[in-house]
Amino acid sequence: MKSDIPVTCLQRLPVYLNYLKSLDGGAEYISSGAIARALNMGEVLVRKDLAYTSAQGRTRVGYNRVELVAALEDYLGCNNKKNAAIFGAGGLGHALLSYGGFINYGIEIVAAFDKDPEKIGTEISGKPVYDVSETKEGVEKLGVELAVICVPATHAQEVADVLVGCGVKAILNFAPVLLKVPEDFNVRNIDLAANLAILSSLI
Amino acid sequence: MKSDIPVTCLQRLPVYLNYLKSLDGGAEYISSGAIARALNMGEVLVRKDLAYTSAQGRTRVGYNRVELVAALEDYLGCNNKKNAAIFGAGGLGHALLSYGGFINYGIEIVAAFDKDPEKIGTEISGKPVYDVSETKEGVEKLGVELAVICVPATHAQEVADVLVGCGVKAILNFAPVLLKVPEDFNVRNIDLAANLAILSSLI
DNA sequence: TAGATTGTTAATCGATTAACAATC
DNA sequence: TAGATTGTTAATCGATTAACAATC
Repeated sequence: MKSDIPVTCLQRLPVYLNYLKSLDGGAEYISSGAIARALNMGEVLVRKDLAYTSAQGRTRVGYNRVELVAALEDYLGCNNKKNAAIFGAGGLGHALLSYGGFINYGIEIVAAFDKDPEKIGTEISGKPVYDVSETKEGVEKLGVELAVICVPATHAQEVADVLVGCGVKAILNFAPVLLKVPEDFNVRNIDLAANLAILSSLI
Repeated sequence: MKSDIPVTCLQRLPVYLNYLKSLDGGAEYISSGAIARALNMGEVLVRKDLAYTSAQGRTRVGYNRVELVAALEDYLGCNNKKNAAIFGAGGLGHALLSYGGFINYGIEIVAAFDKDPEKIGTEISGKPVYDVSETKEGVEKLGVELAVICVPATHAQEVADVLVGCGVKAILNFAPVLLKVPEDFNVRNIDLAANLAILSSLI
């Protein structure tokens, strides 16, 4: 639906949102220039980005902070609850299951899936761990739309294959491997080690 | 030193590296076209990217796979061991302490720093947990060059302030807040919740 | 009113892609 | 040789920035 917004812009919206939320209790209005200075970016870019949302600035005044937060949250779908599941309940999966930040975006982690019999049937941070071989049934029953892949690279593609076939709409992939998925299927990759390596190569 | 390579290109180098490593035991040579098809990108871009490293392709043959892997590893500093430390031994910090992927890039996680007295003095995955108030001494003693911030957003800036003053050269920041650091100091931000939210907004 | 700010249109910049000569 | 592939130069595309009219 929002296929027209550049991804690079979309990625900045949460940054604005975090910043504006951090101002809670501050001034009623904030200008694009003030946001730009705080975030170290150009003010025209801020206005262009915000224009993708329903936010409306007032000339000479700026944007109503509370309204702007609401517009960003609305655009990012924070008011539109979605269920997510974690695939792979290892260290990272475990951390994500107990991470509180998703709910700010209307995302609830409802379950984990793993293949370890020791973990299956238990709960982690109050979230049930199911057998990964029951992914399809579980995803359908729970209404999972977003999947997070935290399994080893060697198993990521097979998990992804199941996921694309069972109603999941997007995958956040932590496995350092390029997943083959249909053209229109959304995947974002986060390679934790590579991110640190990139920094390392710069110093 | 490599300030001339576009960050966008630098970010693709680990992707090539992962792909080429996954081909272990395969053909001796690989062409930019083959890489491009596998990774779903343009072949000229692949050649341009690889040209930043010391890799040399042979006309009509392609790149020697083993040499190419070595060139990428060399460029990314994998043979140039660096120490990293985790700040904040919560769920995510814990996961990163036991994550094995960093060593592929020559990065060793040598310690964690936390403020919880229950954690200070213990070990997590064999890595000692120090008092965050002793960051400066610890970082200097251990020769830490890279820091990973996993503390809550409310404390991230104060941790960063200490880090920039004690010889750390770059920060990987998981706290959803923009860190104020000197111009030339390298920071990469990974907002886990925002990454999932971006996907969520696309569906 | 004068000045500050938005929103938009035009210009610039940088990254990607296309074209192609060189090579084996 | 003919054909495949690299590496480079030129063209294109998209994102950012600059300029500026509109507004209160």
